[in-house]
Amino acid sequence: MKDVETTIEKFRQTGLKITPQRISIFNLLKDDREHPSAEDIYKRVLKIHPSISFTTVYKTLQTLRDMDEIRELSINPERVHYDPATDDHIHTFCTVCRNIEDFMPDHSCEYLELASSKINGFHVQSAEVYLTGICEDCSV
Amino acid sequence: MKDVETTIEKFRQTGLKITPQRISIFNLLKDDREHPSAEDIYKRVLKIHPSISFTTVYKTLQTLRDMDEIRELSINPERVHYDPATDDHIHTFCTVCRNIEDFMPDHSCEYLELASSKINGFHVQSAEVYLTGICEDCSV
DNA sequence: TTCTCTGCAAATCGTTTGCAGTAAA
DNA sequence: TTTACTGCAAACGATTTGCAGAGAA
Repeated sequence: MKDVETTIEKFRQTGLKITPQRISIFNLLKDDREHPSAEDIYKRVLKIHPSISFTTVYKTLQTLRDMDEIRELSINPERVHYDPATDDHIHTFCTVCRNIEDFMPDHSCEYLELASSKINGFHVQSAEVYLTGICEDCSV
Repeated sequence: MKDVETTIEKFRQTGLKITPQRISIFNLLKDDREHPSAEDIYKRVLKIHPSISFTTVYKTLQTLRDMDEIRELSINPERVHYDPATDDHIHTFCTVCRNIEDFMPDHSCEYLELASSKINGFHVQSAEVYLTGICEDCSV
C-alpha cells in the first residue's frame, strides 16, 4: 500500500465499491508496522465502526491481498498476519513473545528480488524470507 | 534426517521409545523429496500399519520437528508440510498444482546460513526462503 | 436500478488434546 | 514394573461460506 488514495483509486478502477468500513481498514493498515492479524485489525476497526463484522474485515483483507496491496505472512503457524509494506524486507518471528518484526538487510536480498521474475521456469509471484527464533528482549 | 539409524539412536538417548509405527514413519520420511503433509504420511503408513491412527503420525512428526530431524514448511497456507532434508535450500510453491519443490541456489544463500546465528540480537533458530508462484508445468 | 458489500450465523477442516488401554525398555 | 506410545473420539479455533438485507455507483 502506498497511500489510501491510490488504493481507493485502484478499487474504483476494478469496479469495487468504496465503503466507510473499507476506508477505515485502509487507514488502519496504511501506517501499520505491527504486522496485524485479521483479528487485530477487526478489533481496531470496531472502535470506529462498532457494528462492523469480522467477515467484512476478512473479505477486505482478501481483496487487498489479491490486488497485491498487502502481503500475507505465514510466519506465525497460529494465524495469518498482514503487511502493508511493499519494500523488500525479511521478517523475524519470536517464538516467545510471538511478535513479528521487520529486518532490513544492509544490502538487498537476492531472493526478495526474485518476485515477478522467472527462475528455472518457475514464475515467482511473491518471495518471503522468514527467520524464526528468539528476539533480543526475550533472550534475557 | 540423516539416516534412520541415527534418528533411532537419538530417540533412545532421549528416553523415547522405538515402535514399529515410528520406524515405518522414519523410513517413509527418509527418502521423501515430495514434502508430504501429515495426511500424506498417514495415508502411506496405513499401507504398512492398517490400524495406525492419524494421531500417532501427527505426534511423531511433532517429536521429529522438536528434535530438528525434520523441517516444518508453512509455504502452503492450507496445511503444514514436512521436509526431512537438512541441507540449505529454498522452496517453491505452485499455486496451481500446489506442489512444493526444492530449489538449490547455485551459490549459498546468506539467509539460510543465519540459522543458529545471531543478527541484531535476534537468535535465529530456523531460516526459510519461500517462493510462491506458478511452476513451469502449470504455466502452459 | 444494478451490482457489490455488509453482517450474521453456520460450516469447514487442519490441528490439537484427554484419556484409557497397550507396548517398549 | 515403569514410562511412554497408540488410537479413539472429541474439542479447538482460525478461516471460509451462503444468504438476505443494505448501500454504493
